Amino acid sequence: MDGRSFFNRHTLVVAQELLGSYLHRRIDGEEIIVRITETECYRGKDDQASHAYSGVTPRNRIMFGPPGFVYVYLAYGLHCCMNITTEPEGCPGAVLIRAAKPIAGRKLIERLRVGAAERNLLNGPGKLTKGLSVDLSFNGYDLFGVDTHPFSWQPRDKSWKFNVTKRIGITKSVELPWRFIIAE
DNA sequence: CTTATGATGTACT
DNA sequence: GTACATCATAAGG
Repeated sequence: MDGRSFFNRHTLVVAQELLGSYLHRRIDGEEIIVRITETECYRGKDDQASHAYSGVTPRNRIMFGPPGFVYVYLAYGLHCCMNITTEPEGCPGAVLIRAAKPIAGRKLIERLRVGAAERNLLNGPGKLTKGLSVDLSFNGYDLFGVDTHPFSWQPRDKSWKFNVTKRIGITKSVELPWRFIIAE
């Protein structure tokens, strides 16, 4: 299966299989590699917590586009959060990347996360974008497009045991068990 | 460890 | 005007 096909599936499946996969980020010749450890699924009309619940808007349009694109938004006026789109074009869906583990480029991550303790480097959606230097300019970026130099994705090499919980920080559709975390 | 709270920008109603 | 898909702090146990 190629990368695009991986994301061109039901968002719940993608969110689970994203656990253990890798994000590569290259900045000025330095490379960061992280392993995704926590994700959340966001969909459309069946998900009141989703930005896409009420249809297309200027902010959420990437969620309605083709799979394998980066959707970044500003949360609480302070923090960027990063998603990867799923499902065929026209069908909204995205997986929020909530946390990851540094695999390579730890020095650079630490420089981007001055003052953060080791275990707090990438353990939240806002911290993750800060540690990977991902901001709103990445909104709409194609992970499988012509330019994969600054950012790319690599599938996991094995499956991981994971826990399922309710999603964090939302006030609607709170009962849906759509958060997935690699078990220690 | 826990809970509480202020900071902050913008999309949307 | 309101509501946030959050984080870093501070204070209490």
